[in-house]
Amino acid sequence: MAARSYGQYCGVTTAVELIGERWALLIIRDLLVGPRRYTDLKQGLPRIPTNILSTRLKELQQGGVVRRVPLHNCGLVYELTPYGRALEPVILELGRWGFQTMGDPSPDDVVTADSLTMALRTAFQTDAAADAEYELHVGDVALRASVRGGILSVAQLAPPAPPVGGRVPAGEPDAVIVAGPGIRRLIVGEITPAEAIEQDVLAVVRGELAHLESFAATFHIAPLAAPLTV
Amino acid sequence: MAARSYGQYCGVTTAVELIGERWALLIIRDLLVGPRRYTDLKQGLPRIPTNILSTRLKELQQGGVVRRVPLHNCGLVYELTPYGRALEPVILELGRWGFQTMGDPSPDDVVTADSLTMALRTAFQTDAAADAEYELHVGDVALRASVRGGILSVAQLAPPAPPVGGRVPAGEPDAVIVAGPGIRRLIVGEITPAEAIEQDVLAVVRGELAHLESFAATFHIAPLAAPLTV
DNA sequence: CCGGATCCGAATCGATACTG
DNA sequence: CAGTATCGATTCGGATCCGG
Repeated sequence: MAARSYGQYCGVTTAVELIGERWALLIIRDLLVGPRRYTDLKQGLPRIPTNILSTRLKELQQGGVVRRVPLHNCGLVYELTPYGRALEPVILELGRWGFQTMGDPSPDDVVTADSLTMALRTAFQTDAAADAEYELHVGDVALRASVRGGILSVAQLAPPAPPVGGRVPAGEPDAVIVAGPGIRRLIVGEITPAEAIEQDVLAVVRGELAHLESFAATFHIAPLAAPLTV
Repeated sequence: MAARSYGQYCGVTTAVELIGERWALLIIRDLLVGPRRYTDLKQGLPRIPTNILSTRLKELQQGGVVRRVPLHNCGLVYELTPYGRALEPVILELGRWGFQTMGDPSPDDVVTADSLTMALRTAFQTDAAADAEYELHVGDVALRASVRGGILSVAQLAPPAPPVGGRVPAGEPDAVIVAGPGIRRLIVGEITPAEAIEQDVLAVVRGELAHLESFAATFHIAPLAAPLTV
């Protein structure tokens, strides 16, 4: 059908024609966390109209970004192709940029597990990361972030039920951090860990307070790189 | 007015709300080359409706990405704020990604001076770059790319008139390369410099052929980083 | 020419309802 | 679970027009 073209022979233009439609990048953001079913995507993107979701998935498949994989038991998942996974640096850069000017959330803004997972990946500072296990709660999203040998991995925890026999990562976390959206101010360095606790932005409900320092060093986004030439 | 919100508190979402509308990223791409007047932007984006251009510029100003600067003589230009300039890594990553799957151009696709300038910046490999001056022609766009001490700077040459007294960068270029859109295949390594000449993808009309080798080493985009885990 | 504003038909998006 | 179908609300695109 030859999508509405920008009429230019250029990499940026080509990219924007493939992934520039409304909602597309957010679908990709969630798929960067892992393969997802249609319903998972719908839940992770609460405001997306279902017809748009299915249209985007079709377009992204046609563009070679997303693949549709039937599950052996039943059902199916969508996953990124290698080409789609190559968008990770783009999403990370975009997230880093957006993180800087995010103000406070609107009353009806939500934090989803996938968006928080990608935010942690965005903020992850390999060089400053000491081995540790953090459990992070924001709203009703619960994550387990493991740093091992400079590698970050994030697992999503089911919030309501206590871990009956579920696949909770082995071992106790070094710290359990319960935060509100104001945790953003810690990540960008607007406030120190001490101030964060003082101002009730977050609480360390288990583990030593010192781990919050390493958390803040591990997950950090510079406020705005001073331009070399202004 | 509270732009149509995605309803999430997330960096990617925030970014996409600011710069995700149609044409916005292309306006930013062109402004990354330098300040531009309304008319310049319209020429560099031949298919943009004028109302969309003015709407986007207003939105980008309100978002703190673009600034409107009156010129002392008369007229005015739009330029990126420091915050807007911080989008350069995003555009570069996006351009790199898009460059990989760009097929051949549609018959009515154009190559603009600003898009080619940004494409060179995208492909620039600091580590492999030897000092040199290249003059590059693609379609009727003519550029002078100077590499000095690992720093790339690109100047746009006015194509039709011979340099009467214009501000042509001092000195002769080491090589003058006249290419078609197939130069993309050289940049992504689909063909070697020798093959490029053989297949009439481009011609070195002045300077030694050897400079084409260093050109290809200086401007290169890897076909697709092999994913660590497939 | 520069820097837009206005008008209008066409395409897209969003919300809800419905289906195999 | 995995989508279609429908329909009103927006947005986009193309053309024209206007004040300096």
